[in-house]
Amino acid sequence: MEYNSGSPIYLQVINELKKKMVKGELKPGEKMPSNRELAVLYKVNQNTAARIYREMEMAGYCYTKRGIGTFVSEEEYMFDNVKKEMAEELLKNFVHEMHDLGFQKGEIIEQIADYEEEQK
Amino acid sequence: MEYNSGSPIYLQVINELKKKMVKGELKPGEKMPSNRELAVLYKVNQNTAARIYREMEMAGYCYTKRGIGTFVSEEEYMFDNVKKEMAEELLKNFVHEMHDLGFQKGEIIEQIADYEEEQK
Amino acid sequence: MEYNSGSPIYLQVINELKKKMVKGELKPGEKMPSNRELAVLYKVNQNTAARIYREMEMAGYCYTKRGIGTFVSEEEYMFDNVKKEMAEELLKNFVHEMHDLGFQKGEIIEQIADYEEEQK
Amino acid sequence: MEYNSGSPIYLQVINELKKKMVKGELKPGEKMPSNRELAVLYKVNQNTAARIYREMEMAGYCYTKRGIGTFVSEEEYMFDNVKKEMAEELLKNFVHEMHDLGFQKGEIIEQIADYEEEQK
DNA sequence: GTGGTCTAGACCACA
DNA sequence: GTGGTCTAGACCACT
Repeated sequence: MEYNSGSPIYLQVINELKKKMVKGELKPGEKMPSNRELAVLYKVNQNTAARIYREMEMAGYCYTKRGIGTFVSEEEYMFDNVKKEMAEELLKNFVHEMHDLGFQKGEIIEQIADYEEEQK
Repeated sequence: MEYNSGSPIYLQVINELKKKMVKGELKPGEKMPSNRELAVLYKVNQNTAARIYREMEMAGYCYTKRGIGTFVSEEEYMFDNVKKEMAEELLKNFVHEMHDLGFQKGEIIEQIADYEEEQK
Repeated sequence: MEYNSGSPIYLQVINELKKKMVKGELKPGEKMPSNRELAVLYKVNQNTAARIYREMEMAGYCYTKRGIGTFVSEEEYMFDNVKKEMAEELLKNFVHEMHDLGFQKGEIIEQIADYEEEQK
Repeated sequence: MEYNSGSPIYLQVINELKKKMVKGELKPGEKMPSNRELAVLYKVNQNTAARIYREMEMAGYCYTKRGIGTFVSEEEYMFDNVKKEMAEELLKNFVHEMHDLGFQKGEIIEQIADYEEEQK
């Protein structure tokens, strides 16, 4: 993983983890990597790893059992919401930037349809 | 303007200027801001401003008359190409990230259609 | 090295480096001096050294591995072309200046033959 | 005229004037431009113009009649020598740089013959 | 005023 | 250690 985006690394890692939850690579109730493992996996300082879990726990994405580990939240409905939120975020930015380039609303759908077509 | 992304400032400004050209806010043959003005406009050092124009000139987006100023390229066809390229770039990233979130091809178009609908 | 000519230092150094490539003193794939070394070697600022390599890379004379170094391009055929181009440039200027002095085409060859003879 | 070469402007102008003498554009005994005229012609300060004639006179290329003007030297043989000297200077530099590029003695004549051929 | 070059010194990410 | 970027401040030539 590369940390380009200028936003703090811990936010970038949180985003990656959220994606994994959304995609089901991290399933509800599943044990997440330990602080130390996370630090190694993402080439991050342990303090940063700790902060990542702290923030995610506060947001409800996971919970911690002291001495045992950190686990993916079992509130399944949450991940659907997260997926929607993240998708909307992407979508909003994308549409905004396309408008910024001078594309009208209809054109954007055309473009994307064309692109999907090409990929087939 | 804010400089969030990890890419170098000079590239971000180049991108902004390219957008302006694509959108017709900077018209072919038109005088662009002087180095010093650009530096102020984008809160950038004069050297960075100079580099921006130097790189854009090398890429064919503008040309320079010493002692006079920097001017938008008069090769009009170029800007259509640029618009297409920039749109494809945005599109590619967007689709990739949506796939990364677990959305299938068809779903993406639905989402975007829904979003456009909401905006009306 | 002295910087007499009116052309910018970075161009003069680029020319020197191109000569070294053409003459085989810098071989394809070989590591070139680091930015900092180049700066010392040619008594130039590090920024200027960086610019030299940046421009040479854009022209295809070398390539860069971040954190590792700058290397002579491995496109061997290129250096033959460069040699020809540089020779033609010298030749064109020389002939032009000799004509300017009033020498006719044939005379120039005589002169140069005489000179070569002297040197033996 | 452009003053690129980094050498002092007065030397560059002297060189131009010597060329004109060698080519017969300034003939022995002919009146040369006044200081003021020279200053205008070569976009040079009058002091510089004065220095140019002073140095040329010291070298024997011209002589001054007070109150009348500056005249091209009448020693005709001199210009043949000058022509030879300037040609040798050009030639020496040219051959040196070609050697520097890796060309052997014989090759240089070939090259120049080829070039003259092309021009026909 | 314009663009172009150069230096000095700093900080970053990569390895 | 490497290359890459950025700033600050200076000087030049051209107009």
